[in-house]
Amino acid sequence: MSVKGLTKEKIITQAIEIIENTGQSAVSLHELARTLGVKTPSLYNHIKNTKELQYEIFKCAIDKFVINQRKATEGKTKDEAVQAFAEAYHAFATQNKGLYRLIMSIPSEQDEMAKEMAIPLLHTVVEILSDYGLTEESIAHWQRVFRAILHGFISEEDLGYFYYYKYIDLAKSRQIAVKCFLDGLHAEIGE
Amino acid sequence: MSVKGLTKEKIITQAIEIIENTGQSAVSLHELARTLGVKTPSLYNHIKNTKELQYEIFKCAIDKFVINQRKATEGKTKDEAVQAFAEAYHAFATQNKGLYRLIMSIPSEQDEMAKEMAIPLLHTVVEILSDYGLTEESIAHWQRVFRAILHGFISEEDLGYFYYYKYIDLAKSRQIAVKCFLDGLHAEIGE
DNA sequence: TTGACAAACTAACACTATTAGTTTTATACT
DNA sequence: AGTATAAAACTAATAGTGTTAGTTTGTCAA
Repeated sequence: MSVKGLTKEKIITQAIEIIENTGQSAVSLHELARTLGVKTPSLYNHIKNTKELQYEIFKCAIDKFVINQRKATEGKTKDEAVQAFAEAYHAFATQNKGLYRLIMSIPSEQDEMAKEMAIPLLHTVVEILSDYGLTEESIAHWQRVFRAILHGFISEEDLGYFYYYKYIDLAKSRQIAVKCFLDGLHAEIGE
Repeated sequence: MSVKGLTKEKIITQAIEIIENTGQSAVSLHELARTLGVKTPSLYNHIKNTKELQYEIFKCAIDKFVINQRKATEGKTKDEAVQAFAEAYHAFATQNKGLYRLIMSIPSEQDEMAKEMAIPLLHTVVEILSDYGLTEESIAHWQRVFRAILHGFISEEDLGYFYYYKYIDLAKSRQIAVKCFLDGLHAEIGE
């Protein structure tokens, strides 16, 4: 009966689709198997366990994210690039909620594997900061500041912690944050 | 045999202790019951479900957090208060990892209840920004920026995303971020 | 045609939370 | 003191996770 021809790729693709649709950072193997027309344990013929599946999806998510960011900033430099990066970052996180959540839930301090995989993401930030002629150390610091702002915003927004003043424009808050960051950066390089 | 005398308070206290010890944002009812010397279903005589338990712990966590922040900033104003707030925030998050994670995982956009409970936390930030004589709208924006930075830092750090340049001092990155924020704030009020 | 391997399956286990129904224990009243 | 009642413990069971072992099925190559 097996017209199935299940593969690792099909599983990953399906998992990503479900994650995208639900906005959750994970799928249950049951749901995954069900939508693939197969019984749950059959998945184990193609994947080792949920951890491995997570890794695979994580890899795809990082890829998508990196592509998204590069596309948004290509041809741009300095402030223009930073601004475009910030906007694209927010757009990705809100339009790919499940994948973004996955990216921001997987790695943990002990997981060297995941940290390795996340490096390209980090590079996208470092790259656009390279235009400013900062020292290696300064780049390290400001890259952290930038990413903290970007993720902090998404995260707080997502958690509903920006709800209280909800009639106050969120996009403007983000712009203020990015401007604040750029001003700080300009001050660092002595404008 | 019941020398137990289990109460809701004891359950919550125990749950918090486990959360503090493990650094996880949740406890299983099994583990909770085990350490209380009772069978799992017995917990249901005192709590409705895990959701309710989460709420209760959440409430305590917010309380602890708010107390921590007030203590750190009392008697201080403006930049001094902001700086102390930032330091205390980071200290709380790293020393109470489980509780901080809980605070930053519970509320979701749809959960009005949780958002209500989190308001005191928000107030601590708004209060220290009130010293600057900003408009209501500016406070709303800058409070968001500040919290995004603070949480963004903790979160990225916790996820291991600040690992790449790990030989570069994290505390200094945080100081740069806070200074960046303060400079932005000063620019806003025309210094 | 048959032998081998991949990929599906069934059955089972361990771990979650949760509910129903039962027994125990302590308290409160006659 | 003896008994009724209610609170709080229990046991047993269910449904949902992930996972493993062992079995069947189907395909492809010798």
